[in-house]
Amino acid sequence: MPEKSSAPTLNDVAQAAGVSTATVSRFINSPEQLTESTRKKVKIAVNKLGYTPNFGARVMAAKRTNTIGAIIPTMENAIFARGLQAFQEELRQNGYTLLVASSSYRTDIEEEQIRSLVSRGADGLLLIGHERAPGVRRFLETQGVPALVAWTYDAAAALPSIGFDNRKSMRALVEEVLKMGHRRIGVISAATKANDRAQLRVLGVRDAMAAAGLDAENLPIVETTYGVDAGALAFERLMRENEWLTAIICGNDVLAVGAMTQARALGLRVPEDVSVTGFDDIELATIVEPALTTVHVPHRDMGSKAARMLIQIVEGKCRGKAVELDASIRLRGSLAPPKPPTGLKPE
Amino acid sequence: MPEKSSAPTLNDVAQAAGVSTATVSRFINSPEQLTESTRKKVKIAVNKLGYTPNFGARVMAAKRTNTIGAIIPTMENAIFARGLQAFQEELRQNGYTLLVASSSYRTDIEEEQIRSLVSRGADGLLLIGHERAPGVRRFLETQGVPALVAWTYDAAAALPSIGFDNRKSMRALVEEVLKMGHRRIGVISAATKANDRAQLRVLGVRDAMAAAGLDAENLPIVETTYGVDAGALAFERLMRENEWLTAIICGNDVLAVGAMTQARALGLRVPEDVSVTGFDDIELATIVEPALTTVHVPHRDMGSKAARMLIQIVEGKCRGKAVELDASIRLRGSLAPPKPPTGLKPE
DNA sequence: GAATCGTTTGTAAGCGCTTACATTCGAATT
DNA sequence: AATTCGAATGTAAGCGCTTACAAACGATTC
Repeated sequence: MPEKSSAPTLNDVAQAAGVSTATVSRFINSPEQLTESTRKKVKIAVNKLGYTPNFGARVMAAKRTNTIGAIIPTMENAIFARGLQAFQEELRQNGYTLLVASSSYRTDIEEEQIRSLVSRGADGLLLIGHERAPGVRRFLETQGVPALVAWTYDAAAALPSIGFDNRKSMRALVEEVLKMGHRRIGVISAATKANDRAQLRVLGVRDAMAAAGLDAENLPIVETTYGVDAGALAFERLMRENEWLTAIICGNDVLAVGAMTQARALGLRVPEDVSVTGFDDIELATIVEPALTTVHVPHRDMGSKAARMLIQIVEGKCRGKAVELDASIRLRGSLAPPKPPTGLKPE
Repeated sequence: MPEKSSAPTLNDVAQAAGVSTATVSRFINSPEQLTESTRKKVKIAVNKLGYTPNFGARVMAAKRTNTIGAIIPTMENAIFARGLQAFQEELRQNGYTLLVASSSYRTDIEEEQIRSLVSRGADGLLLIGHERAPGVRRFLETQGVPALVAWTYDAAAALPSIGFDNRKSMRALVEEVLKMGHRRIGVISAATKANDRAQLRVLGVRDAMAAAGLDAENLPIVETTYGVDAGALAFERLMRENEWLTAIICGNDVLAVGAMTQARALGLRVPEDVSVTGFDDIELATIVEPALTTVHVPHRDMGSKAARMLIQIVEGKCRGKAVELDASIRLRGSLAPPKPPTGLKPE
């Protein structure tokens, strides 16, 4: 087996420069301590050998990594990508490096990734949502690694969180829908298993219905995976299995766009024949025709705030708390009053 | 300062289980070597203490990390996200962990991230495009870390690559546009600085024009940042500064959608008044109205193939080579023949 | 010129883990 | 019961780095 000629070490540099390893280490970590002349000697040696400190050894000796880990359900979803980018930019400015892993919406993989990042020395973790494998919290505690939950707000949860109130926001949106006169409402939701955001959004719909005296129990609802196509299929099924629906509330914008596409394919006009709403307010929401009524989520703001807060926690400058960000309703073309029923008025 | 009670070590577990550290190490790495009874003892101790191996120490002692690093220009871009997700899934199946960092399209940050990932022990690296800071290649060589370039194909480049031929694909697309009868063509390109994909795509346009005997030198072209809004602004400027343009070739789908949106805002119909094309064939391309004519890129396929190839290289089973994937043209509604000029026919 | 003192540099002890090698153990065999 | 031998376990030497402490060095001062 061809041994890969091992990378230069501190020791190699020290020899080449004719100084001790301690001096080289100082050159890396606090060059101002060195004389101009030694500094130059070491610099030359470092450059000549192309030396880079071995992170593992460094961490082991020094105990801090300046690394933050983040585990998101998927990278394919524009929603997380956006906030994460902001998160990473903020971290970078503060001298931290971000390590990202994804869980594919599976709690078992998430746990695996958490362990992986922690053993890699992450000083802190960013997680999405409160629902996860049991034992994870205890693990984080014994490892002494703080974690912050984002994309959802829950003052009662064990871990600190930063985000918006999914339930309340959805309720507010549905109240707008009801105010327009809609009474027969259907829901397309993302898979609610192990996804508290999806669960909360559905609850928000029920809250609004119940408050308006409607039947929140028998809410027509289809659960599906993430994707435009999935949204389209779900829409078709929802309309086939339920008559008279005048408004479709979707768990996110992508599903909503799928629903709108399919509506058109079925010869239904949006919003004249059926209204559609989304959640997240991704860029797509304003590109489609008609533009999507949705809940606006401050992704980038959430990302950078999360970074600042997590750094504070990691550096022991504050204990985590729950921070709620506003998620406001964006009323746009995809929502309009239902047309007066031409046939039998229900009830 | 409240000392964070340090995490349990191999030694702690060994003591708790009443065995040697070597035994605990074996429990972690090759449990089949242990007696059923010792295995049980150790297991109990591990669980009780919530032990997780320290990655740094482990790497230092064992030399292999089973980690692959990837540095992409941005996470916000659906294009990379898609392929990267596939990349990571494939890695996971082969027992590798993916570490992602982003460079914000800046070569200096990319270099920093490369160093960071290498010092973290990445066994191999996935990079985007061939253009990067000088010295990086030498650095990777002295560190003995192999790298694979994706999202572009270049048999002549120093690093192995997997992707498609941006130039050839764009040329093919523009040839279709010319075949339809368009002669006055404008280009909206992503920033070409430090982005060989963008450069190559522009070259592809020029190739096609030159081959058709058109003036490739004075090609109307606007360079802009990534984003729908940016595309819209660029479209406006392009149309303002150049008359008679009948087709706008965009460097990617997002810019193309921005252009289409703006066209509509300016009262131009697509494709009747102006044709628009994109590149990448992201989901958005089929959602907009009319659907976008574009170049289809096999993102997921590229991602998983890249993973397999990089693993091969890392494990010494093959030397890297350049692999070209097909990127095919998707003709859709946004491209149509130009309407016969009502005014003066140029020339 | 000797004593003093702040600076720069060197020495060496770990950090938590893997693993070559040594040791011990427990059948199986004689 | 003595011998043998493979399997299970223990011992201890690093891996590359940081850092407390010691040593050496100049520059001042007396």
